[in-house]
Amino acid sequence: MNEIPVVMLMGPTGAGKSAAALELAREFGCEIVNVDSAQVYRGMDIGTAKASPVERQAVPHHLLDLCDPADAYSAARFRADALAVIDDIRARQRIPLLVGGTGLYFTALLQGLSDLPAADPLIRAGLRAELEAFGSQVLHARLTQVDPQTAARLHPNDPQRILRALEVHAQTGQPMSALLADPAKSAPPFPTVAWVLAPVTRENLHARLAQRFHAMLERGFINEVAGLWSRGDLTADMPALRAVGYRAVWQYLEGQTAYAEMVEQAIAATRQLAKRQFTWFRGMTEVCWWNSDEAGLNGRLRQAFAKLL
RNA sequence: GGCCAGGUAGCUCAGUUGGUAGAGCAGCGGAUUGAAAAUCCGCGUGUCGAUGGUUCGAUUCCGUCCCUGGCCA
Repeated sequence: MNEIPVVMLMGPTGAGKSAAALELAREFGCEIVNVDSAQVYRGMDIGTAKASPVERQAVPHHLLDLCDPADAYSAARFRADALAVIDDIRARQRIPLLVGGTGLYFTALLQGLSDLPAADPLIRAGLRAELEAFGSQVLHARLTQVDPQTAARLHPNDPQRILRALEVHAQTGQPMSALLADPAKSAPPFPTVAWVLAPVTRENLHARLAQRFHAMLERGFINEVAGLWSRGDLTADMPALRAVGYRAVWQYLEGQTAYAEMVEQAIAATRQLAKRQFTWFRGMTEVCWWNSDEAGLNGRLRQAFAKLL
């Protein structure tokens, strides 16, 4: 295999990754690989700012629309899917350009994941029922019995991680901490370049995020969510429907919030997402940061990209 | 113009029987291993509308003024 690099373009929502990626892809013959945990869901297009059909015709896009909103995608599935599609793209002598804002997915690809069992819907449903009945503190106390090391690391109010640790123990009979200590993680078998595209200050980004949500509303975002809502089999606690914007509109459709309140909640949730993305990317090593507000950025990105080849 | 109710954190409000104040939301920082656009943790000084007065001491009591909302003319 030759040394075709895999270029990763990461950044907070609204920083302009997609536009920059399209430009680079056209210029250098890249194929875009989605690294966004919400864009994998079918029928969630407007609210996830998914690439349009026209854009997808101009540049091949991968790992979009993989999953029905009733099902749960995962970091492990992403890693497997991404490795396969990257292999395929490189075999055709094209350059994979990974674009998105899901830090965990980038890390799963760059550092690998420990050898843990996949989620088990039955076990998970049982644990969730117990969570409803007893609360997360009780489950945390139980985790202390079977996996004190993980319990010490997790806050008693963090049900999602407590449940996962109990689930892993139920499936394997071993504490999750033991499995995580096992060095099964691995670096990817290809050269990588990681870029973060992000503004230096938050102010402009916040203004843009508000604008963008209003634009989504004008493009029929409410109808998109109403379509999912009227299916009847989807519920608010499914991972897909917890996505920024979708959750707020869902509550609005159920009559729990007024319109103006919904808009405010959706925009605030988007800002909070961007903040968490900043935190994740700041913690990554060996990434090159690009100021997304800087004039002439695209030219500089092109130059830097050309040097990689 | 008169009467009433308000003016306290970016927003909505609580409170101080007089000793300069605290919640929710927002914001900021952090964590992050098969749900991650998720889940969770931490961070609260602000001329308490303005100005006089009473007082050892006023955001709190009194006077005047300004602003907002409502009712009456």
